[in-house]
Amino acid sequence: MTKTKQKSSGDKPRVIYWFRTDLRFHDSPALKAALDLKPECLYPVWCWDPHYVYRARGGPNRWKILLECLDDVSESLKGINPKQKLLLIREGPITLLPKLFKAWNISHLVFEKDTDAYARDRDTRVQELANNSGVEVISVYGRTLFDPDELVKANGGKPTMNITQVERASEKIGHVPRPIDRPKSIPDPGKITLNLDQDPPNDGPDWSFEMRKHPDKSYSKLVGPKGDFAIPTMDEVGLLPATTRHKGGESVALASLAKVIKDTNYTATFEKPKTAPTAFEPPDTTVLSHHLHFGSLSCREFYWRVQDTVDRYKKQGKKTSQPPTSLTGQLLFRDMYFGAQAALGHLFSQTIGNSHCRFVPWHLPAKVSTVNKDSAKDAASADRLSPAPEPAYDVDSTEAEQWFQRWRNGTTGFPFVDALMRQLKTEGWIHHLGRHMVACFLTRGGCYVDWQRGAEVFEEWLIDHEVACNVGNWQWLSCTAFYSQFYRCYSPYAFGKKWGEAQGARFIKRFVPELANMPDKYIFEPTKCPISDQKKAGMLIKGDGSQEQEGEYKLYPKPMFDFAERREICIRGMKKAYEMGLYGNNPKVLDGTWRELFPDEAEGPTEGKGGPRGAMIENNEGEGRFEGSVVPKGQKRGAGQGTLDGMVKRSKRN
DNA sequence: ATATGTGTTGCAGCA
DNA sequence: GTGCTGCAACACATA
Repeated sequence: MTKTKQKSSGDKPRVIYWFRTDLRFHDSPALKAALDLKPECLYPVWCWDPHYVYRARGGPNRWKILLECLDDVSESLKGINPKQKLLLIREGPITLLPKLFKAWNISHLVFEKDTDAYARDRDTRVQELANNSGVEVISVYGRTLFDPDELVKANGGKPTMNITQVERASEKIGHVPRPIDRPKSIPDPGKITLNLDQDPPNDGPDWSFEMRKHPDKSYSKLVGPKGDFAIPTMDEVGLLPATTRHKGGESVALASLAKVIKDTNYTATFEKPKTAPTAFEPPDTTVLSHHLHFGSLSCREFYWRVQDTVDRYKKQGKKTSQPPTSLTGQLLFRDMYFGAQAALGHLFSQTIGNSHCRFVPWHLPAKVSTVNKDSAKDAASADRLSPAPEPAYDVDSTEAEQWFQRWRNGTTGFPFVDALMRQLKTEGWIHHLGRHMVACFLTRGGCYVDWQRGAEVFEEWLIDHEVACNVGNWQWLSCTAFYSQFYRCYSPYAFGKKWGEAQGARFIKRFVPELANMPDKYIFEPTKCPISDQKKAGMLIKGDGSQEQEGEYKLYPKPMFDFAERREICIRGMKKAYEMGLYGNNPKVLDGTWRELFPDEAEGPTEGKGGPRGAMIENNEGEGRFEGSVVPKGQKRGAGQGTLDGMVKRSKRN
């Protein structure tokens, strides 16, 4: 818990409780800290932060979940105290909070300590603004089993890079705290009328522009169109309707958890590698991840409900599963990624400059900017945080770009990959092992495309997107950090059959309806299906996915490459990259001279001096950071889904 | 020091 | 269904 000096006043505290990604009332240590102040009044505030609205790059599905969480919080507040509701205010916290401090004569600002690099910079700035206003700040960790900073400290100040380190470090810290009870009462808010000018959202880019049916309208008025602090609608944000069937909010989260725990056998013997990515009705895992992301479920509540069940089960003399494969083990991995993120900060989510991420000469390498990458110190001196430029990448190979777009579209011609990608896009959730399959395929086990391209697509589509976990898992699967056995490669033909060919076939047919009538034995490799049988199934394996129908037949694309061949090329490439032993912070990586170490014919953008320089840092003005380096104009991230067809059409050659 | 075992979740072939 | 092996082979901790 961190505190700053309080206003010298004998009055009872007047508190803003600033909700962020802790959208719940059960086990909220920060909320408890606020209530422990015995405040005269408590203002539950949600800042409608332009950074989140414009730069978090969430699609309609994740927005739907967020809005449901906010609704649920507001309803719970009303339930506990009819005078309360969530005060949603449409402005960024850096400009808004100081105005609120004054308007409401606030003595304390309380919030849950945040974890990702942007939020930590923001909170450093907020802390300073509060100091200037004489407002005491109380922030308490609550997002993870252990405070990530404590975890790092217990790990010798180093990022937690494997589960053994997490287990050892956590033993030093002690037990996971028991969850805190839901508050029985919450004091009234004070006077909530606000007569303030709205600072307009800053001029930064709207990274979600292409996802909107019309531009965002949510900033029309500070406290909502009707002046009632209303939670914006999907329509105000301009997004198309969500397609996911998953739901957000604390009530849903607790009900889902209860359902899991009720099945004591499932809970006590859960082994992640045995659960099926091909199960979808119902899924084979708990599907609680989006609740953990939004904080509608406390990970410590989850942990102890599971652990108590496991302990009871064990007492009955029955065999239970253990970390890392057990349910509690999954939460430990989550803490591992938060620990890596806490130690590495902004650099964690990129290769360049990252001391713990291997350098591999991937296709479509990220271009990285130095803006906002430094420290909380720089951020703290700004009035508001300057938006980072939109991620961009070099198209070193038009072929790899097509592969990437077809991967994104779910038109690779590998049915298991396509089914997973389409499930991801529609539902915002796929099984963890499904994520493994498609991530391996895009990076080290197929396309040899930069893991950051994949991470960006997941960021847009996942309802449970969590920077630390997403980035960490992409590094894991691309064998750039956390994991290194790159010769263990997922096969789009074999992997989905592991849980039964029939179940795999059902899964594929559900999400790739073109294949709905194909005999199960061909479903993973439909090119093996004789043409006559394809026609009987009402479809043809033909083309590159840009055309959906030909005459009376539906079309499903041919595989976009020979998987066995690509697998060989990728493993060879990975072996070479491992031999070089470069990490993201190596000077040769930063200045582009890494090329000299790789043979010209190596996979990836390695060839010749005229070739694109991957892995280059630009500064704010777009100049090369290192003398003599030439930074080619990066291609802007390909427009939305619709424009991809053109890209694919151009490749008609094959 | 060099060898060995282990690491959440590979695949193919076989018993 | 389950569990072995050989495949080719990485990083790291421990003996």
